[in-house]
Amino acid sequence: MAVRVYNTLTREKEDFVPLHGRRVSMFVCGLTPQDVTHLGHAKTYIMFDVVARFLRHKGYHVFYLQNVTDIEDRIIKKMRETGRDWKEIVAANFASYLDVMGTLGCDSVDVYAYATDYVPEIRDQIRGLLDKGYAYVSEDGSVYYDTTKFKDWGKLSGQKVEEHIAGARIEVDEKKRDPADFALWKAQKPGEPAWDSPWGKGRPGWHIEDTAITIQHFGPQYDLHGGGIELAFPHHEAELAQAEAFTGVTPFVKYWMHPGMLMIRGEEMHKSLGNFWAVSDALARWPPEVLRFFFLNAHYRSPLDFSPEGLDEASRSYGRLRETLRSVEAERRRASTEGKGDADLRGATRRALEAFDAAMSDDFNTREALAAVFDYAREVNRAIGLGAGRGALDEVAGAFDAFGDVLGLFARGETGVALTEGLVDLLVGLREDARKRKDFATADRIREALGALGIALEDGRDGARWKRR
RNA sequence: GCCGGGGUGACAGAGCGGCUAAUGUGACCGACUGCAGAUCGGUUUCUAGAGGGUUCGACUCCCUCCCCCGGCACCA
Repeated sequence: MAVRVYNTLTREKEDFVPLHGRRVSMFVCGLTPQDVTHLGHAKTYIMFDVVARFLRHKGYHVFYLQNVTDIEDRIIKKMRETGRDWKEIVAANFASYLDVMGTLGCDSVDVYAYATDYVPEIRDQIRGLLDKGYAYVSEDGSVYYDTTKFKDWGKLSGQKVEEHIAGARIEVDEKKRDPADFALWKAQKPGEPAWDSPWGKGRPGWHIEDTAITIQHFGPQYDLHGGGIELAFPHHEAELAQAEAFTGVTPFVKYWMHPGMLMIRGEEMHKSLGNFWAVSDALARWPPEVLRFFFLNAHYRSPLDFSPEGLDEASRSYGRLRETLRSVEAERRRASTEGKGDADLRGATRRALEAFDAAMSDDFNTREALAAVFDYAREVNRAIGLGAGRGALDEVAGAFDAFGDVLGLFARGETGVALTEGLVDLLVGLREDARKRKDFATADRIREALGALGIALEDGRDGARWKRR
């Protein structure tokens, strides 16, 4: 089935047709590593991980690029607050970002591009914009983009300039010619990190790094640009204006995707509101797959309300699917070649794969896709009740592998060490009871069975100890 | 003020101009069961913020109003 994507630029679902055959260039706004990674990040990046996974699953060759804003106002602010070097702040926070995203199973990014590695490209682009008359230098050595020169200003977000300024809460910087203009290059202030430029020492503006990075990697046009909805304006609008003015090529990006915000009990997540959830805090309470399931069990463009109760419910829901998987694995070990429910089960598998593909192809509707998986799980459970054969069950396992490949769920072999140890302790305890009853047949049976699993028992004066061989 | 997105059954949350409003959670009943759990079957929602309109027919399209959320240009 053909993939359709909701494009913010046109506000419609469109057929997904990459610019160059099966090759897809995909760019997602990465984070500014100024603080710990929070659940809002997790929501966005899990979604784009699934987008990349699904497109690859459909046979596209996806190059997934993510930037890292390693110099920005908030990092400088953090530097002032903590006295630490900006590089240290970035390195520490980015390392923990990679760590938690890895735990969450996000492994689809091909390249992380640091803004400060692209200063030469940024300078070239600013020079180009100045040459073409889309930018001007202010007296302090900053460079601004002249939004009045770009006729399509506002086309991504639908903003109208005049009304905008009227309602803006922010005071206008008087170095700008027009209140709508934005900085391409910010002149250095005392104590700030800075790079050389023809306009004096300074650093890149917030928006220019992304266009410098993508033009460097993808050229003047690429397929998919993603980022949280809060970035659509002004950030993405500015990117579009920079790139199209600089290259003269339209459209800069073919499909713009904007996932909705994460809310905490109906409020925006904010440290000042005391409702801030670091991903690591959530991971201490729920398994990574449950968190993934929680985010994917919603539509990506809708705002998602987070609450511990909601996570607990997700945990129960996902447990239902894991339960089915577990009984499939158990049945496969003991099923005979053919079973009574096979015909129905095979049909259900085929339908489930189709329904899953149809849902995912419709703008990556993970919620619908999961609904199809739940339907399927019920049919699988029913078939197992009737008695399913190994061949049909192998197909079930294959289908779940396919779903898991796209969603990053249903991982096999989740051997909880704590669980294993608890089980062995339990068996050893039961064996102790048996020995006390002088039921040595049972005691020996347990010792031998554990021995066959590679666990050695050693009886001592103060009870039995066990170890792995 | 302007731009964008929403208001769906006990709760969470999808889709669709007409087929039982998906799916999950919860509750209840039944089957299975020594007990429990899991699983299966069923019940629980006949209603979609409010009011108009279009239509043979709207939760789904249009209009008005109410409410909620995000953004409004380097900045809570």
